[in-house]
Amino acid sequence: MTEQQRRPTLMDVAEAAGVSRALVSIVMRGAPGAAESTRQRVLETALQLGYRADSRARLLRSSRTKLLGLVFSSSQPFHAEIVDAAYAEASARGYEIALSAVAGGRPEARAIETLLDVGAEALIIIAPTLSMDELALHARQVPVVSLLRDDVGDLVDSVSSDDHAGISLAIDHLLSLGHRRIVHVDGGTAVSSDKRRETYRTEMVRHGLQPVIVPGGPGEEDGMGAGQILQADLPTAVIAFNDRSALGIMESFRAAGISIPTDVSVLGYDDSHFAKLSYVQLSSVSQDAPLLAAAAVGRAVDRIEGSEPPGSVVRTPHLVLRKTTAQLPDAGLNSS
Amino acid sequence: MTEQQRRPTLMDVAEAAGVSRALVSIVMRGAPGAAESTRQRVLETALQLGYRADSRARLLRSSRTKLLGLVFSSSQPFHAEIVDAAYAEASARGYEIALSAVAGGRPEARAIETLLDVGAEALIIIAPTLSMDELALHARQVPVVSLLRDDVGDLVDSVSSDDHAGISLAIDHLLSLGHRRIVHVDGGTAVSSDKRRETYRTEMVRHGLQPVIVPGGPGEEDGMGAGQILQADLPTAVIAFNDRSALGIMESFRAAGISIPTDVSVLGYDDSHFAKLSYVQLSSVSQDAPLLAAAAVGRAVDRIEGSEPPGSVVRTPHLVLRKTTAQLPDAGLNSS
DNA sequence: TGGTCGGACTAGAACGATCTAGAAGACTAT
DNA sequence: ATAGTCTTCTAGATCGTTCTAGTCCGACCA
Repeated sequence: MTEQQRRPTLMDVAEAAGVSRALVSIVMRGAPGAAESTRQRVLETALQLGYRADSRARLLRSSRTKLLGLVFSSSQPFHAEIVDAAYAEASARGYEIALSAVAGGRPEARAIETLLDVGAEALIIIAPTLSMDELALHARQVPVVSLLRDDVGDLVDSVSSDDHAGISLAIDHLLSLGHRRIVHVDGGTAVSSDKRRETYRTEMVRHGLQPVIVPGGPGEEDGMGAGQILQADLPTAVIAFNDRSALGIMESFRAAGISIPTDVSVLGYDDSHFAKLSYVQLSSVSQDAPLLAAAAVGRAVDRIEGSEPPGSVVRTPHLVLRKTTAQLPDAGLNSS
Repeated sequence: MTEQQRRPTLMDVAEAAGVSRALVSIVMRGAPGAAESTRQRVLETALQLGYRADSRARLLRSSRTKLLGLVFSSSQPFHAEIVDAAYAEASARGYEIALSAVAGGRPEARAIETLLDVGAEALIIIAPTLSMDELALHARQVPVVSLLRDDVGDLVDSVSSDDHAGISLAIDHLLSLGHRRIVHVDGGTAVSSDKRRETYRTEMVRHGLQPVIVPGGPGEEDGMGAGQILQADLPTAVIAFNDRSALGIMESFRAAGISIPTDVSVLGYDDSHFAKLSYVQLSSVSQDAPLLAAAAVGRAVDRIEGSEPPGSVVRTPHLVLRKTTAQLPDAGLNSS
């Protein structure tokens, strides 16, 4: 049923309109060099035949593909937000986005290859896990922009959020509420976990406070585990590696009858969907995904079009205060 | 800096290896017709030059693109699971997947066009929102498979989960635990909300019970709202439209001091990531995303390769029992 | 009158692969 | 020796575009 009829080509339109292929091409891409009257006629016949340019042939000929390759991880809700924003920014800049997911059994390298195969002019990789060398290798072929990771060598662009500023913001906020026993639950092996942990450590020391780091991870379960540990010697405030971890921590506290923020303040990171839920109302450090995405796309386009050298863009995150942090009642008593 | 040198072509490899382009082509795609010794030599020089076939040219020539277009919604975590599984199944079948997201400001129609432009041989659309007519229009050009929606006319394939069976399963399970006052919190305008609601209604009646439907929606907040309403006259069991809604319901109960499953049993739908969290442990109806994805990909490939007529595949969901449903202590007393 | 200019249009060569048809050489069968 | 068959390899057409280098023709100017 419904035998797929061959889709019409430039040639078909040209014949039907009684002109040359070249002229149809000119008309279709709105280039100058066609009389208004013929232009109309050609457009009309094209519409009638349901003509639709074959992007493969088009791209093959004109070396430009106007394609931006975007590698994301299908299991990260936060990446989805970025994808969303990237689409918008790219189309505003006159580019298309080719998506490629990293999934179970589909490593980053594979995702990248696919994108290069379809002719992406630049690569945007969200939180790349490849080594600096591997990234540099690709960067020799096309501009590569690393998103959310900045230690990528100087052949690769990076757009990231200032983790140092984010953690500092969190600590300052808690300090201003009178907290002094502030603990960090880290992200284990997750990207940017190291930087957040180290910033926490140095900032605490700088303020003359004792840093305490509880091992964690990027998921709810990791937070749960850390929460158990914390209960043995409850601090007055906790800075989690991310929102999901914070959720786990809060859940473990709740199960133990510890109330938030009365007994302990909790701060998340990412300002994700969860943080905004009415029954969570988690205060969190926002990296502002749409802005990051726009910056990454902008960077990629600039690299393609201009001959700018690679560089890095760092955006400053901001605090979104909700209901999980509160003033310490008996401020300034116990310090370590 | 690192001027992008033109990427090597078949011609370059051919010259370097001292053979014809055609032979290189044969070797590169592993076709028969080359002596083992030359094959090795060609492969080696190709590797040395960093040769990589240009998919645009390749696809232009060979009418086959071996590409499956997959349209998903970037804001749906459940879709991400499907994307994951689809990749695996497609590559097992020798196909590639081209992804296109529906996002804010990027309607489904746009996503589909992009995929057709790159030459997808079939379209898999997760929970399509287009009308039957619009879908049929595309189906005239390429096979279209609708995933998670089955009222799509008979030109379009569909792969869906049997909502009727899912709800029946849920009701039967609760009945077997002695529950009789079972309420359904529906999904509002979400896809397949209607079918689940109607099945609930008829199944309840069939068992001689009074159906009670509380309006809801697909999100946590919707569940919260429904939870408030339910508290006025607490049933012994609730079947939520999906897991996120169930989460909201449970949260509202928890806030009111109602304990689960002692005071009330709650059943979710989707068996999503959330349901599995150790502090949630939600019993849920699983649609088994990987299986659905595999079926959709399989269907698409069959349509492309064979000349099978469109049809629909329906998979039966199953119950995953965790800790939110329990035996009713005083079974069989009140029945509305 | 003739030369130059510019607008509208076209023929044919790219782009980088695949595919068809056939050539060259080695081997076997008659 | 001749014909037939395999295997290995190649020349050249082809996919549907865009690009380059024209051609044609009327208008304008000295």
